[in-house]
Amino acid sequence: MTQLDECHLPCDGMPCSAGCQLDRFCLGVARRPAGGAQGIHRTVRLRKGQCLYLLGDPVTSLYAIRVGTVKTHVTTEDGRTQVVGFHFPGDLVGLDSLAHPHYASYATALEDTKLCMLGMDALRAAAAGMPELANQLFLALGGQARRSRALQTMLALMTAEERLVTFLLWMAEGFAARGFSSSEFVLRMSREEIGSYIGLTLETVSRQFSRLADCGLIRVRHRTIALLDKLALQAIAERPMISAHTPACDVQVPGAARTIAAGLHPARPAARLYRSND
Amino acid sequence: MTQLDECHLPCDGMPCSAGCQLDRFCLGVARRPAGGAQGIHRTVRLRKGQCLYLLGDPVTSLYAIRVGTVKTHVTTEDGRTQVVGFHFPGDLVGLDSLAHPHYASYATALEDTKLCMLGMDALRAAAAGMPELANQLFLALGGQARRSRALQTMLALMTAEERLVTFLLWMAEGFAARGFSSSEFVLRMSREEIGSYIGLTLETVSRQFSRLADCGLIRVRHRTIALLDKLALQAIAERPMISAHTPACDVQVPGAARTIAAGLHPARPAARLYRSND
DNA sequence: CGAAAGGTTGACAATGCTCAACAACTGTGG
DNA sequence: CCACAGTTGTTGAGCATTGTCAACCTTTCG
Repeated sequence: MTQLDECHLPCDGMPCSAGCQLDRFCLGVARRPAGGAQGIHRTVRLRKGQCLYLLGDPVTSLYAIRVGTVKTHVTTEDGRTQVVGFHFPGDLVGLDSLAHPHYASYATALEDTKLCMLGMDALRAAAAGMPELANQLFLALGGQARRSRALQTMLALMTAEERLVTFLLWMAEGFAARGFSSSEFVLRMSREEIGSYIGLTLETVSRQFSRLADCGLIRVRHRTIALLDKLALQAIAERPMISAHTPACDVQVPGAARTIAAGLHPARPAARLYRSND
Repeated sequence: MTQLDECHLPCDGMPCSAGCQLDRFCLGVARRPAGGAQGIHRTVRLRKGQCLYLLGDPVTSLYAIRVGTVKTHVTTEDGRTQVVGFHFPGDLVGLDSLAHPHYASYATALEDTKLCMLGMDALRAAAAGMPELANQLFLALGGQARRSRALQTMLALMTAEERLVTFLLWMAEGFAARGFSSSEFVLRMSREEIGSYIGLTLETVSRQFSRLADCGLIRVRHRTIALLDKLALQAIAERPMISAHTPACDVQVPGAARTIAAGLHPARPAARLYRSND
């Protein structure tokens, strides 16, 4: 883990009230009309592979991503790691540690990344006086809870194919919510990181990519993915899925048609959910 | 699902300020010195199998369990269900829906259960004026986030044996935190529900129970479980586990010795975490 | 250009699922 | 109090999805 050496880079010290476009959170802290809110948050820049914070660090601040991608992950003593979250522009990083003294994960930049650092003390103080901000934080926490639950359901129920398709649709949703194409995008994470996130090995991820491409459902070139038949993909993903996945950006994606595209799955086990009294 | 017919039982309408022992939450709402906080929360009684709320219901209140056990679960249109959480006395139910208009899951009593109903409106109002209460809610949400992450890690990484052992240790932790024996306890949920929660079929759960019993690590009689060799069990559970699991009751369990009891696992795959640069 | 990292594919093994039968327990009614 | 039905739990046999190991290919970057 050479990247650990480069962690905790100093931010550049520049208050970003002017340039920051994170409406929701700057709203409360930076755009506060008058005086005291100065220096509450600054811009932090990370280069690919650098860490934002380490597991166990005292929780000093929350970070809002302006540009770039961040993964949060945990590690065993023997150096193995598991990705527990991917975070994109507009997302808050460190949310799960809000109420705790120490960060519960590592946060590492997957590409060059710019973030707003929101000091916890200032944030807490601001939130105390501003129910609106507190509410935003609750919303963000609630959103994360839902995503976490969706992942829990996915890991418990879905096959490799369903997991990867669901993952791709989540990515597409996220890109759409941020104004990018949802049918063609570049993943910032490796196969290994995807697999770690959705509970598969990198080989299985690679194989599923190939299989979906063979079926004509997606096109894969390196990390550039094109979703060619989104309806069919949704049909695959939605079979075992239940509760709606709320996109990271709190943008409600209009529910697409739920076409049932059966017969696409070369080999798939029966559903693993259990039947209640029926 | 006959139980659905019986859902939404009326609470008995009795304010529980006097008898309620949920220090942490009643603290903010009920024990408020003077006037206006009347009727903010009432006692609700559920009989085994009854629902507290349904997925999609408008979020009207939060519930704190006084006695009994509750599961939260989600369901597909075709009647299959997945358990997403078990909740014990002192836990808050409905937390994940705090910031949302509709409940994200069903909540069903696993046994006769008594709860405090905390109206959302009142709660919100109270929290606005009382940073202490808001902080408690953040803590509870944060705690849930951590448990959810622990589950995520478990589902992504662990074998059947490791999952069941981890589950049992979580249960033991919970019982210990509530002042009960952590080495012998009665599970309130079926094998099917356990399996649904930890991502296994009921048969696999049953087999793992038998296997652990054969190894002399636990004793199983129906739903009564005795943990006979907790150190060995912890050794099994902690191998792939990383971040500490925070018990539901916010009680820090003293870290037990990390004995490595190898050679106990008849058949077990190599670790599924990926190795970073080592 | 060459090395290192990342990605693909194949062969094989095994964990855990499916199907199935049976056993134990619970509770209800005669 | 017993019997019976229904629910819950146990165990077995077979199979397949997915992990492991391994070789090879591709891309990136110094």
